[in-house]
Amino acid sequence: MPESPSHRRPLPGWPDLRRPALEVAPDLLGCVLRTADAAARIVEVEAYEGAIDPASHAFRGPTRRNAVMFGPAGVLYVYQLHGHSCCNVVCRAEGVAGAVLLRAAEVVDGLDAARARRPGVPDARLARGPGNLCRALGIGAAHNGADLRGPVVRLEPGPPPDAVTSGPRVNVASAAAQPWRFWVSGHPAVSAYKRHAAAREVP
DNA sequence: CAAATGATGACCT
DNA sequence: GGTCATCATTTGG
Repeated sequence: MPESPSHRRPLPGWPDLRRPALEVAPDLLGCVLRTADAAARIVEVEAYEGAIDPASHAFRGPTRRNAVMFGPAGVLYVYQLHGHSCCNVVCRAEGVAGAVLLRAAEVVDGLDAARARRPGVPDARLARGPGNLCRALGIGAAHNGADLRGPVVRLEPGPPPDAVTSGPRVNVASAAAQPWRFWVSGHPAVSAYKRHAAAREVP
């Protein structure tokens, strides 16, 4: 896996999460999200900005649900949707909303724990889809606002992927033109939904 | 208090 | 390809 010349990581370790979500999102691909008993390599993400993004929970200002989106970067924003949990990495400076939704990952540690939470599911699909990703890693409402430096959840740096593709976000009618979804090209754990729609390789 | 709303997923044809 | 269970949150009366 060659080093990506376009990669921008100011520090050995994390990408700089204070940047806009649109810049942070592709840098999270390849990083590993670790919970108490499992870990997964992130392979699909979506950027959500604040006031300029009609699809963002933060578009209409702070509420009780989206409060952590307005907080400091480097924490987890977890929300419930249709009876599932979805998790985001909060970015931007404190007071400015922005987050990156983690849509899919490849379980790289704690396979037994992940399988136990996703009975009957093939390994490659354990964390495919935002709700499934949270389920596989055991992430729920209690993780909302958790610091990504642990001990509850931890974001670990990982080698950047060989190639990244971008396209429109899933199930986002408004702002459908923006290619604010990023995934590891050709990875089997990427959501099936419009997998190849309007796809474009990111340099 | 009631109703509408999804950044979903499992299952069906 | 499509339908719908399901539920916290938000918004309107």
